[in-house]
Amino acid sequence: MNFQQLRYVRETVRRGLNLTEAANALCTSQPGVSKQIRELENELGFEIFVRHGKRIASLTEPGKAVLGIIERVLQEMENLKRAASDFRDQDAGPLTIATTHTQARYSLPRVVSEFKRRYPKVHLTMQQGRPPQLAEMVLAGTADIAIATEALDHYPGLLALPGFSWKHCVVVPPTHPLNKFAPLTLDALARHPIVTYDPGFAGRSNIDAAFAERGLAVDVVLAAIDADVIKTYVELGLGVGIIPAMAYDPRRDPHLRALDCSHLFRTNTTRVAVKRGSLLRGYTYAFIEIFAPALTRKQVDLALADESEQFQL
Amino acid sequence: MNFQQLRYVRETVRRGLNLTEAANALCTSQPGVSKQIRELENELGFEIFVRHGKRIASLTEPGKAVLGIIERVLQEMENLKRAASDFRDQDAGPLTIATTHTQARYSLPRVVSEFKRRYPKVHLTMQQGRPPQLAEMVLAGTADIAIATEALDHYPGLLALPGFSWKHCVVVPPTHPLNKFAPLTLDALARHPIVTYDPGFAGRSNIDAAFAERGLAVDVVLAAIDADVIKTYVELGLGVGIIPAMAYDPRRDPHLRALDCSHLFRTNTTRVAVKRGSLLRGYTYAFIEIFAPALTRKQVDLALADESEQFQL
DNA sequence: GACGCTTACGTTCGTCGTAACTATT
DNA sequence: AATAGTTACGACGAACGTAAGCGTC
Repeated sequence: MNFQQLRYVRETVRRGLNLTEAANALCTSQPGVSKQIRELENELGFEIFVRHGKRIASLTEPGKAVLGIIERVLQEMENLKRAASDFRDQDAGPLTIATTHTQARYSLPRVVSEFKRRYPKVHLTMQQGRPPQLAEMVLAGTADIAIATEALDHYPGLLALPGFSWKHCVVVPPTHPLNKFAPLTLDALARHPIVTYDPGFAGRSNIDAAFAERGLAVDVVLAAIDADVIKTYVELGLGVGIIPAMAYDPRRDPHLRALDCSHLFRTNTTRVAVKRGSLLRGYTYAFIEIFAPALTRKQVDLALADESEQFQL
Repeated sequence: MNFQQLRYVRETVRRGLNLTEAANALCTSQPGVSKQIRELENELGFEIFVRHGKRIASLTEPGKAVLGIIERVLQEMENLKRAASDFRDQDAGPLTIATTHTQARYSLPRVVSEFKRRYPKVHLTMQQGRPPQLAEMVLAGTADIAIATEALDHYPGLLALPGFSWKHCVVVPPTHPLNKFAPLTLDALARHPIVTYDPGFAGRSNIDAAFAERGLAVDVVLAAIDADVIKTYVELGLGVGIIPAMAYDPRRDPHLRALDCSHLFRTNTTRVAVKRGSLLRGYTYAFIEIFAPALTRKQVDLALADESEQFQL
């Protein structure tokens, strides 16, 4: 029994029980993977995979149980290597942030530049995706932390901590009739075509909820995954935009007016998520703290320690 | 980086930083251990051990940190093997109980015989020792569970669950003056020489506490580690015995009389301890449940899950 | 017939044990 | 002088990649 065998099993499962793909992902030969897995099964005394002839069809019951333990072993190995890197050079190494366009574009620039100033030797990578993808990246170890407003708190394998709160704002062209309509109401909004985020992005859930509670049907004529696209189409007169307030800047967006709608939609909370049981490098804590000063290393460790208790903002 | 290297490091630490002993314990050559550890250090990029010339003196700071992770990795490996055994044959395998003489002699016989009847294929081993030794055995993985009245709940690495409660009783020869002295008082007891357990055994702490609270000095003329020795010397007239009530049997002990002292000493709780983070075989749960029917598999798992909460009797 | 897992085989690399060496106490 | 750790070396075995074989879909 060795680490290779465990890694092979994990990768095979991750690649949809396809040995060939697993072998490619691990940069090794496919027969090698096959043989090592058979040897592990042999040593354990039962088969991990259900085979139909020569095809791998599914996991056996013992296989499922054993897989969980295997993932924990490999997680700890990962932690060991990370701890070692941390001791070798506290301030150098890789850091991968998985986030949405909105965060990358509007909330993270100041964080990243401050972080880069403090940790110039860290190799920072940003990955974009939908919130569930971001969560999967962190779970798979492809990314160290995920930052998004939606979905992150639905994964038991993740610890999602509240980073900051924000409100939506409504954006319209300067000549739009809603400009004279203050204070804004949901009913007034619902009378216009809406341009906003795709479901599953940046507080879209709170928008839908607000209209649904009032029994209003909304005409979303365009759903985008980033505020820049939304603003562009609002400028073209396609409809009324609903975007995070932080995405409106009067200087950069001279062709738009922002209308206060803080009373219409619930406050959104952007969260930062890390994988439970994974060791964080010193500079990863630092990044989180720059992002949300309340999330000190101590706070994060505390939240990681008691799994049951949820951190309250 | 491989398992061997990690095992070598752990064993070296356990054996007091002595490579030779570690090599013996692991049934391998000492140069092999030396080389593997050096290679691990090389791969990690720092030294785990502080060396004075060629002697290993202590652990480096990174070494201490890394050791914790190493122990977790190996623990999970251990769990993997155990899970595999469990799947291969649910009802066969080893089970090592670390306990004190008193438990082995008076509370466990019925448990063991019932367990043996239900799981004839399990190879049961009993280890005796002082409570702290029992705790260490479980922590080191030498024993699966520890059963004792003292000390087990002082180890953060262990989960100590209350098994059953019991009271002391006083034993005297049939002609002893205390036979006519009812109800018994601490002051009356303190006027006689006492024969009882060694400190650190079977509720001795509660005995000492009771006398200390009343400001009484006790003359313990003989301190033994088992009730049989105590009873023998009480029969010889050496003094008054204080033993667990369960250790007195009127048929087996015709030369002794038992006196009620349940009002004098606090109730004792015998605990069963398992290592946190270790996987228990199915029959291990069964043993615990036979020992204390309230400790079902569900209860034990629950207690293992939330580390913070202490199980209340 | 294409894809995917297994078997076979030769090379390479890593691991282990013995023996000799060196440093510490 | 004895104990403890490192270096050196040779033998064995494990792991890998290539190539061929065989079952499914």
